[in-house]
Amino acid sequence: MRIYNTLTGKKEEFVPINPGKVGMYVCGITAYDVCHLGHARSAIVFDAIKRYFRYRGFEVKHVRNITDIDDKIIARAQKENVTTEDIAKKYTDEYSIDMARLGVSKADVEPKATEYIAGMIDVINGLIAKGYAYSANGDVYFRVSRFSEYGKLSKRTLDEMMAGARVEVDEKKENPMDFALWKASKPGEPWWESPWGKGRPGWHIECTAMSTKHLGESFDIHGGGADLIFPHHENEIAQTEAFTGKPFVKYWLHNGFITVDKEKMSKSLGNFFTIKEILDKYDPEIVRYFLLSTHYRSPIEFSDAQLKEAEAAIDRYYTTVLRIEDAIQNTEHRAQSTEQKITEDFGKLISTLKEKFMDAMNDDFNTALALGHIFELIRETNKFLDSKPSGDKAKTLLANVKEALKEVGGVLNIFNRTPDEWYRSLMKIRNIGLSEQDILNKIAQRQEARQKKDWALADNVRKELDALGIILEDKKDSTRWKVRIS
RNA sequence: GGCGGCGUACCCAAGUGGCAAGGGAGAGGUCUGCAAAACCUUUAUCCAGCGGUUCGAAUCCGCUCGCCGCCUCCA
Repeated sequence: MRIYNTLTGKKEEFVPINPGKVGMYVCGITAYDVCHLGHARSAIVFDAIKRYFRYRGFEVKHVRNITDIDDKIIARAQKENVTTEDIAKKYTDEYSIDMARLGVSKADVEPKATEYIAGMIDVINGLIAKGYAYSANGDVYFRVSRFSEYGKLSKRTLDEMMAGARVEVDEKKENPMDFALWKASKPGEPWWESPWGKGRPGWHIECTAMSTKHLGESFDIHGGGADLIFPHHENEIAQTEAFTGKPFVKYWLHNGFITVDKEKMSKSLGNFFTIKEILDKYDPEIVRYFLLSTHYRSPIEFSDAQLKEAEAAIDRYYTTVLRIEDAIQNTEHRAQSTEQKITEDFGKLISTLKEKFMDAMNDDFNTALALGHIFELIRETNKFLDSKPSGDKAKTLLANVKEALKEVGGVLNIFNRTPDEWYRSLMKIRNIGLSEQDILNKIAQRQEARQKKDWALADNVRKELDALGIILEDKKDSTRWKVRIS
């Protein structure tokens, strides 16, 4: 497996620190507001990465933190006149709901910053003892000039950072680039007792305390959005390596942004869509597919048109599954079968899918390419179905292809429902004012008309349903309904 | 100002040295009572532009243009 490492700026062969095991820490959220699609991207991308590692037999320990104490949480709590715990709890719960709806698996450990204050204080004490940090009026700062490798992740030097500096000069800091490990609490703010007085942790220190606690002082993968490279991850490296004297993380992975009109989707620009808003209009599988159809490091432009395309692609998959199922049912048991050559070729294609899928994923988790391979096989499957396959051999192959598609789709956590479930979900989201039974009644009515060759009546039923977004597909001796994709 | 990234068909998108995946949209066809789905053909002699390296480049190097990101909280 080759993985792009932000630290080295290159794709590198993945060699875990402990053979067969992967320690993985991904920055979660600060619980001060509902999540938008950008948060979904990070979560989904790293969820797919984790699933792929497991698929390949690695034992993965995944840690995803929740920041439940921070300036923004305090500000929000004050504004709403509630406690910071209330705010953090509310948005942590919202986050969990969003993630569950998106099909993002839970991390093995989901630590909250406030539960690790003691550990953070230990680290800060250690840093002060080693001369990497200093206290000033109840604050504690990391002395960046002491850490010679500061800037190695974000690829810039202290001098360069100072040059373009938009940093506020703070009297208490020795150097404007020094960052807070501990902040003295102001009146009315939550606080914890510490050697430096009542205060609360700075943002970066929690990740050091929690990641090393659960994954050890050195671990394999640390991920997050590209906007965390600086200062967050840079600072994590500085404080952790200064403290432990060991390399912190072997592979740093960062996902690209979601853009709207080419601009980064962000809170401050106000050009964001919340996960809830999106899921009101689109099935979660569509969102996952959309986010995985572009390589995780590239920017991805958000638009309705894009989501509709994703919807069409998924529908193509489920439509093919329907065809496969119909064919399996209608294929009679017979040793004698379709042309040898056709079945042989098709059998080969099925067996290469997993290989191609893994090749794609092995190359820095190229989910877009992997999806391409899946759709190539879908086309070939449809072609095979068009050849009107018959016999036991063909039947087996069709069962195999269905299984293979499901297996690789499962790694990305897509294509994991039945076509019926897919259409029911679409029907629900679109608020089509019909029950499934209503539709079946209409189909029966139309079927009767068709038997009498009353084409006008039959077509009217079709039109009626079409107006509601339901389309009918006539098979040999049955009719199936689907939700129209457009 | 510093650092980094991107620019592939009508749209999305993979491809980082050897004849340009995949999806959507369009056109024509096969199939169908009509449809839909599916399949077939078709849409980039070419990968922002210019120059260079090479037997050979979308892929490497240089320059130009355009877009974006980080340098402040940010997935």
